Amino acid sequence: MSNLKAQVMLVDDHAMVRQGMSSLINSEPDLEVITEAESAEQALEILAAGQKIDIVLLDLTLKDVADLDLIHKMNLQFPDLPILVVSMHNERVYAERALKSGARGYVMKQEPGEILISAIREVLKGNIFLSPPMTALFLNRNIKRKPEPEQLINQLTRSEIEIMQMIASGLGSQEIAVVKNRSIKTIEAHRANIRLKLNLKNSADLIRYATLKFSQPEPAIK
Amino acid sequence: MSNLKAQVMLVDDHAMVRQGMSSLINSEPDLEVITEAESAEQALEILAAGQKIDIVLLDLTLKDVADLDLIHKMNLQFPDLPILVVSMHNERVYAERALKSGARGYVMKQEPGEILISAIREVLKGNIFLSPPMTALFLNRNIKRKPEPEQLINQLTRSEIEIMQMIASGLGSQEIAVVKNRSIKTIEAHRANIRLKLNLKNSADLIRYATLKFSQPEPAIK
DNA sequence: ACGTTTTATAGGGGTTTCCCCTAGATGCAA
DNA sequence: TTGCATCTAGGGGAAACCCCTATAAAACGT
Repeated sequence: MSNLKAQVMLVDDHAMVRQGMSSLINSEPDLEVITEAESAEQALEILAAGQKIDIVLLDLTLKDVADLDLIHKMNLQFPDLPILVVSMHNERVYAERALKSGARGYVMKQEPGEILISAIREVLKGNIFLSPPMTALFLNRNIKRKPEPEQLINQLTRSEIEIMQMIASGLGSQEIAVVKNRSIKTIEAHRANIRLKLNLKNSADLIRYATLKFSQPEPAIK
Repeated sequence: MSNLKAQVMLVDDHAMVRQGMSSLINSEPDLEVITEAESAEQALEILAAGQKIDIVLLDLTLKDVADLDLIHKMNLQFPDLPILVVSMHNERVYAERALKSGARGYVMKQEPGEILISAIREVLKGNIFLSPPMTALFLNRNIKRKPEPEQLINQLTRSEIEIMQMIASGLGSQEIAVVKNRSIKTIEAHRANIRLKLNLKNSADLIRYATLKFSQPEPAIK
């Protein structure tokens, strides 16, 4: 049963590269190159034809520059199909863009074969694959920064922050008034004060600000 | 010259732990524990006194629960001072929060000492330090997602998307009407249709949705 | 300890927006 | 060609917004 092996699709415009990667991949017991494409169009056609595929290995340098676009398209049309980018270009330049476009990993061609294989397995498991140094860089940028907004937010009082969080979570003034057991006039006054402090000219601005700065992804501590 | 060694400050309320970590750190040629604190207040005082410090090692479980708050405060007052959290708690629970509060790394106490040392070096270099599995988790969450929103957004027509973008950029219905040279009633009708399609129950919901999904941070790819 | 400022509370009232309804025109697809 | 979605827009009541004022409590400064 070929279904036991993960079905790999190769997209690369160099036949030799495809051949090399194929033999590398096919020598693994759990992986199998089931189809190849040498252009973006061909790749999309094959996918559209309904070919059952578990992962796409995509060379970032096809003829034109539309590679990132291809990732994007694939992702829109086949959101569950993971894409692992294999590129000869330095990851520092392209990895982030590739990931933002929807790729699930990035491997440089100069890496040894085992790296590619383990990257494939990671991505198949649902994880993102990046080289360790690249990962560090990426974490750096994604966590750092938020110096100045804090200063503005620090101008808000406890209740004001509370109200902002409630606004961010979708409550209207009336609802907040009920929850906090206060007059709606009180809530409106708070909102007015917040608008003053943060220089927001109307309620829509307020909602947008609250949404951007006070949405809480996680449940809260303790 | 002691300046050749990186100056480390230890914050932990257990003297024994401090001692153990001190000897571990001081046996490295490039690191030196220069000061210790056993409470948040003490730590802040020392920092405020102008003591020259290159990195803070912070135990996440001081007496009270205000640890994350301490990180936050330190970060506000001393933005350039990196904080490495050393905790007995499982990183899965606290690491992300610690980082979001401003820490630059997270190490569990049960890790071997070399891990701590290399974490310190990483953070001193300006990098974020996290255990590999934690890093994977984190990357996953920060990049993944956008499978379904696309499908919803694809239900919107050209004008509807245009209006969403204008809403996200802070325009009200009246303003949009003027810009697009249409009756405000037309804009309102569009908004009603969008609300229907996206299942948003009022205008605040609409604004929040537009803010989250239609704000354009980056210039575009090309 | 006392005066000052800020915050929390809330009402009045005019203006604007929201939001449900209806409805004609256009365009695309079956 | 006959729908079905889209774009256009009005009527009208309800709700929200946003300006104002006002008082008590809390926080702050000296």
